[in-house]
Order: sequence, then C-alpha cells, then structure tokens
Amino acid sequence: MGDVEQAVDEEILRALASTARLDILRWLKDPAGNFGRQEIGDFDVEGVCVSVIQDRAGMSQPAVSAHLKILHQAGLVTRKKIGNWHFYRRDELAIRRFLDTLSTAL
Amino acid sequence: MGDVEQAVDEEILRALASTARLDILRWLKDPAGNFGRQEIGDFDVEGVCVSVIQDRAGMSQPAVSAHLKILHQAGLVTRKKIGNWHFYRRDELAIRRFLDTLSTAL
DNA sequence: TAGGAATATTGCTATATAACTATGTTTCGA
DNA sequence: TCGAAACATAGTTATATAGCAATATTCCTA
Repeated sequence: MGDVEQAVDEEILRALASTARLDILRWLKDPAGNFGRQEIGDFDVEGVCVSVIQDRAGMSQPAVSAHLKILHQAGLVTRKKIGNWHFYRRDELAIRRFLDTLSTAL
Repeated sequence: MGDVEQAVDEEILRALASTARLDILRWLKDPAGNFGRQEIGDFDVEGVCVSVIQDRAGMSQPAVSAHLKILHQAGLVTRKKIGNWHFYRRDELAIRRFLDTLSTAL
C-alpha cells in the first residue's frame, strides 16, 4: 500500500497541446496586464469575458468560444455567467493538481 | 532581471497528447516490469528496442516507429543504435526540465 | 415586447494526425 | 555476397482538429 496510482488526465494534455489555448491560459494569469478594461465584472473576482479574450486573440468569436469550451471541459478554467456575459477564470487548484499528478506519473 | 521567461515546450505537449505515447513513456520507466526479455542489450544501459515495444503496444511496427520518432524529436527519449537495433530510453533530465518549466509557466 | 448585445452552436472546409501496407536501408551472418 | 532481420520511410486512407460564416439562444433594455 502507499502507492496510489495517479492517472494523468489526457484530456488536459490534449487541451494544452495548442498555442492558442496555452496563450489564453497564460493571459488569464494576469488579466489586468494582458487585457484592456472590461465594462462589467471584476477581472479577479468574476473573471474575463469572451469578447475581451477575443480582442486579444485576434480570432473569430466562435473560435475563441470553442477554445474556452475545451479548456473548460478539461477543467482548467471555471465559468461564471452574469446576465449575458460569460466570465472565465483559471482553476488554479485543478491546474496544480494536474501538475502534481503529471510530475509523479510521467 | 530576475524573471527569466521560461517558454513551455509546445512540441513536448503535443507529443504527450497521445495515449499511445504516454503508455510507451511510462512503460520505459520500468522496462523489466513492462516488457519481456530482450535478446540483446541491457534495458537499463542501452534501453529498449523497437520490436519489444511493438509487442507490448500491439500496433504495427511503423506506427510504433512513428510514435518513437515524435517522442525523440520532442526530446523526451534518447536513441542509441547498436548494429541493427535501435534502443530508446527516457531522457529523465529533459523530462524533469519540462515539468519544472511547465510548473512555473503554465 | 421588440431589438440588440454577448455567446454558444451548427455547417462547412482545410489541414493535421494516426493507422495500415508496401518498400527502402542498414547490418549481420551463413 | 546473398539473404534475412530490424527499423525507417513513403504512400494512402480515415479520423480529428481548427478556423470561418451563418444561425440560434439568452437576457437586458428601451
């Protein structure tokens, strides 16, 4: 006993195997530094809304939406809906858990 | 000064975004435990040759060869040629470096 | 309640990935 | 030196991924 088999989350690895999604994830580390102002919602409380990320990414809105969906399904970001705004934020706990698991299981 | 920007190696992330390659990489952690005997070459010294990995993976030889090429180009495994045998081994240093970088840069 | 704004979803096309079979290359041994 | 063994590469096909435009959905506001 003692050796708990920790499986690497392959869905997360696939989510990270993308320049666009890595960029988004890193931008979300410092919203104030990486994005412009946001009309509604506090960066550090609610998160960053899609249109703001879209401006920074220079991609179509559906493309950004799809990337965020993949990041969300992988559990790397959380989602909060306020009115018609969808705010995304890094899930630091999940990210840390993934990194720890990867460190031992890889 | 101080903050050295460490870029995540996206080639490694793409290499890891594959069940087959993750399996191979983990099998290589314990060759004696995961593979049968090897006619030539010491598991822990030279590494594991392609045909042995192929038997375990249950894939065609070219498929295994392609996966090993991707792992090798990403720098996750080293390659040693002895006669007509090509031995692959984990590059533990490179793997550790990648994990460290990912931990801070993600 | 009609309209507009913010996102998600759909449909489509182009490119990347993964598997196979067939073939090429290198090396060793008879 | 001829043949077989061990891998790599090439060619092909099927599936996955990424982007776009168009459309649907939801919610606020006038």
